[in-house]
Amino acid sequence: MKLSFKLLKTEKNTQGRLGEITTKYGTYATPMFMPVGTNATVKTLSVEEIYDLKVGIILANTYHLWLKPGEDIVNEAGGLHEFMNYHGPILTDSGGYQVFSLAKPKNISEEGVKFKNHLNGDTLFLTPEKSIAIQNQLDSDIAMSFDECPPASASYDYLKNSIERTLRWAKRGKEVHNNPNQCLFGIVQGGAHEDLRRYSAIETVKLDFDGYSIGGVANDNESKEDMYKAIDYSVPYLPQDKLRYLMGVGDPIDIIEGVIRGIDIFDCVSPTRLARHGHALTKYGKINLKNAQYKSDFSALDSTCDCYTCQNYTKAYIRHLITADETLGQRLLSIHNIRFLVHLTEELREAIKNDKLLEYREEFIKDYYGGQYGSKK
RNA sequence: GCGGUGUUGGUGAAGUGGUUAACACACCAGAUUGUGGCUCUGGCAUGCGUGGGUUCGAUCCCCACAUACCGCC
Repeated sequence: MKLSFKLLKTEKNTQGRLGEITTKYGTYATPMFMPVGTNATVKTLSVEEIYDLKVGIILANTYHLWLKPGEDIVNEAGGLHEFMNYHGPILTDSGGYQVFSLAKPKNISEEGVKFKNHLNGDTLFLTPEKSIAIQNQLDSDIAMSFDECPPASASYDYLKNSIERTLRWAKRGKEVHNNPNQCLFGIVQGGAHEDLRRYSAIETVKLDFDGYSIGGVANDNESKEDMYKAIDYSVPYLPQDKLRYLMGVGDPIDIIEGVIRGIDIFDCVSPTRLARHGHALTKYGKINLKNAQYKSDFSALDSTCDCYTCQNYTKAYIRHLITADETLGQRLLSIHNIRFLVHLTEELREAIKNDKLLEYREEFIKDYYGGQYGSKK
């Protein structure tokens, strides 16, 4: 059974949307935050812990699973869900971002991208057809088109050529996609340029995908202003009845701004990566547990949080675990940080129901930034 | 008791008669947005065992003391 989306309501004062995703595993509400599980694992967490966080879709990565263990192994296991024992919806990223982020000498041609395997230096060649074929094998619920993800600093001319090529790649990928239980999403690019985003959105929608995402944001120090522009310039051309996915975004304020602009789903490595580096997201801002001030702070990370970590452990203990490089610390913080973002989307859904999104944003900023928001990009 | 050697930041240590005492670890503080569990960026001895002396100038040379280790009686 293929995943489907239903739009339930649009907020009165903004473009905030309340929706519902139906899958064979159950029904999930949007807006939604999706944690990232690159190697078929949300780093440090068991699937039981993931269920407890009340997340819906989780991400896995085509590029990484292609290299290790290989899509044939995953397929032999019965697909990604069986392989990792996660009985919930899974979205696979196409590998386009990895080409941008970790492939050193990259060589982008019409055919595809040639680059070095980050694990052993082998020369690899990834094409739209290959990416889709791997995702078909992985049997995720949502596959992503193979796109080029240019840096925010790319020139107008470069982006113009790039979005044309990404469109041709999207078409090629769609032509070979052949998993009837899997959705395929298109990706809008175009930096912070209004005409490029419009063109990319309109042309991508013409190809008729199951959902659409906005890519190329939050890369290499792009300003928040440019990110919001990229959304604003893309969303008007996307169909109302299809899911809208803002790729890679997970800063709490960006999720709120995205929802206000009509985005349904988000993903980000930040809750788990921040956890591994000793940071916790809280109602009153991001804190660094490595700071000496938490040495004998025996309170919970966030007194308003309902997660397992906050119900059972103190800042001082978690600080000790992180300082001693114990994996339990990373795990407890991952649990908390993901729950924080999932809880944020729960509150956003409630705010949309009550047509109070803008008020919610003001209150959130007041607590999270302590009135300091706006002083930095 | 005699002789030898050493004493530099939280730690291990480099170093030189002349501007801000190398480096590493630890510590302190930042960064991290479709995840290389990688990593990056700052800060951190107003001080070179103590007290004298020589010198324009001493962490570096001289003397005494303290202290540590080694050897001998």
